[in-house]
Amino acid sequence: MSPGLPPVRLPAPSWEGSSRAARIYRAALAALGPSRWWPAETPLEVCVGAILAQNTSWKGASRAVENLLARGVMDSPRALLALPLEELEKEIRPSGYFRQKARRLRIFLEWLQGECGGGVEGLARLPLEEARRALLALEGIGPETADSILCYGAGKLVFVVDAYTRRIGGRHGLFDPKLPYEEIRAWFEARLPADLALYREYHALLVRIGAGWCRTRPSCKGCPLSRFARPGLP
DNA sequence: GCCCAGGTGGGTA
DNA sequence: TACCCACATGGG
Repeated sequence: MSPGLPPVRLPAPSWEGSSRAARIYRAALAALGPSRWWPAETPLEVCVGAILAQNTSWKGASRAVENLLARGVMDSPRALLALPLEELEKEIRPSGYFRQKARRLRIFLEWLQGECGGGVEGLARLPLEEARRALLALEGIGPETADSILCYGAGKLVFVVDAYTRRIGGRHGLFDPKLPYEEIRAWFEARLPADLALYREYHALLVRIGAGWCRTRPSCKGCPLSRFARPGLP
């Protein structure tokens, strides 16, 4: 484990609040159990996974990360960058958009190596807003990817908003799902206690529910949050 | 076969 | 601002 960074997986905290957000958290946690996300062993693995997971199933992204681990290039940005582009593309093919993602991955790794002292620890030493601005300035890093890297990789207190967060939050009457990314992020950050483990666990639970019920099952039948659902919402 | 996935960037009006 | 489209593989 890299020094100076919180573990990639933290235990799920309890949240005693009486708000709708808190009750939904408790219901999801009670039904599914702790997530201990992100599903990665190292901060670098989180970053690579976050880029490879863009607009694809986690399964494909995970297979791509496994390929890189098997090649023994996940120890450092330097090791990954030493892999020839064609080889990198070949290994990450299962995650889709493999040419685009190979290029974006390299842009990020070169920045990490050049500007951050070679690793995620350097990124974590930057103040949150500065780190976020720098990430967003990189080609291929949008708000969700940046926040996944910051929250799960660098241990920054940022709530990650993704398609499931938006869909579930809208469906259960938390906020308007058409709100801009930043406003949904602010919605959570204004309501959740300032606890990194809670930020991570909440997001992870929403993803697990989204992937488990919103997508793969035709109805909300059996969803741990069905009693919170508001009728008529998409 | 067809649709969509834990997005992002670029183009157009 | 609000839509469109490209990017690519894999699973339901």
